Amino acid sequence: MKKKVYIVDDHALFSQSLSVLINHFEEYEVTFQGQNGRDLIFRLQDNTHEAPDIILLDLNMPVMNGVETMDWVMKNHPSIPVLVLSMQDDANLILEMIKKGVKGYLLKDITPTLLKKALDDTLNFGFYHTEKVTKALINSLHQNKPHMYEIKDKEMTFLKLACTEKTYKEIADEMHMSPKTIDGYRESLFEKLEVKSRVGLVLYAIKNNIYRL
Amino acid sequence: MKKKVYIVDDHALFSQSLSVLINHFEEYEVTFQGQNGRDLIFRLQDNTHEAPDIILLDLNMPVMNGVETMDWVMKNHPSIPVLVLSMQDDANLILEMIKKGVKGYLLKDITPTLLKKALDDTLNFGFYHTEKVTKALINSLHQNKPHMYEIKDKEMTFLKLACTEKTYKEIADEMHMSPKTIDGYRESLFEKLEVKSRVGLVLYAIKNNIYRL
DNA sequence: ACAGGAAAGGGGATTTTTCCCCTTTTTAAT
DNA sequence: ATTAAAAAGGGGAAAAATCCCCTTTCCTGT
Repeated sequence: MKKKVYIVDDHALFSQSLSVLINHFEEYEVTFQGQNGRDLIFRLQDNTHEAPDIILLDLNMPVMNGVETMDWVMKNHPSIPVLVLSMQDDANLILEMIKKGVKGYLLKDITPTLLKKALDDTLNFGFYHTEKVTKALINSLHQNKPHMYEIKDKEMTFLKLACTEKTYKEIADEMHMSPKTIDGYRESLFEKLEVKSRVGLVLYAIKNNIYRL
Repeated sequence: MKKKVYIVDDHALFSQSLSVLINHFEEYEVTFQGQNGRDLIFRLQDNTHEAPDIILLDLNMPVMNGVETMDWVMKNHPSIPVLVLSMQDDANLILEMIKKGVKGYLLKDITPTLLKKALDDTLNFGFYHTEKVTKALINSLHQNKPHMYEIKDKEMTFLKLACTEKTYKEIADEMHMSPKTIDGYRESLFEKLEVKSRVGLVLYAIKNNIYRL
């Protein structure tokens, strides 16, 4: 019996190509391709379909992104292993996803051979991590950065608006708050995200897919 | 005789998957995969290899990006048709690439069937354009925006530095110029790019791959 | 009911950004 | 060589962003 793989990625050409590739692996077959987290949820909730043995999840999706999707999967189908397949090579993001319980974090520039190994290892041993990821993990422990920050809802709203050409005053109006409060969110985010200018906020937001171009 | 396809994309998993997919099309075979423009140039310059019938080119590559690569191909191998395969759905970028002579601009969310049609059409009729692209073209003619002034070298350097947390004063130091000159570049770019704040510059630079995260 | 903490908001100063209008220097074409 | 345009640089001011320290308001747990 072949192992069933679900692919969730908004780039149809990629996921279809990847399907073909994976179907060439003797032991695997792709039984579902979704464009975003919502597609995956509908599929998993519809139990006329057999659950997959593993999920390959992209992070950067327009509708329901990988982070949110992962939360849902862990809550509702914690036994299905998830491998992230992303273009973003960001240590913090990797750590965040691993904390959320993904079984591996693969960059889209890996070779098919490694992808195969990642699938095999995940099913056999429960996880697959590249050296890079391992290194990132060790690093994070080393520099015991307690950067256990949490971006609040309002701060998140502000952060998104900061990625526009609006002035803080205009943002304050839009959020129906005092410019001083907005300034507080800014200050707070500067500290949490370790940046020192609005440009830093924008870069953070884009890198972490909080603001989509 | 199968048509030879070259794929240039920095995401190995994508290009390898895509290869497998394309090799499934009866009339095509992928005879080369490069990670960036430089790889492609080396390959094309080495004439022990037969030239391809068509090139699939990604835009967003770290080493030598699609825009530069396209310039080189048009200059040195103008007869080889190039199809852009990008994730960036940006009207101005599409126009720029078409001006440079690409035979089609495909988004990575197309279906394999459409990709096949794009390859066929390009070889048979010389080009393949989706409705979206056609519409963008017509639009651009319609609103005869004389917009596309060119960004000068110094301005480009400044633009990249503006995407950091440096102040303009610091940027001036780094570029060994007066802050007033830097201010001139800023002003000039604001007008050319139709933005009105530094955030606008950053967004433009990222959207157009001038600054890479 | 109330203490403690977080969220909201303020005062005020400094720095940076943005804008407008102007002069000098460099470059390129005739 | 002459000249016109482009590039570099300047003065000065208003607007926006940044910073620091403080008060009020709103929750929340006991």
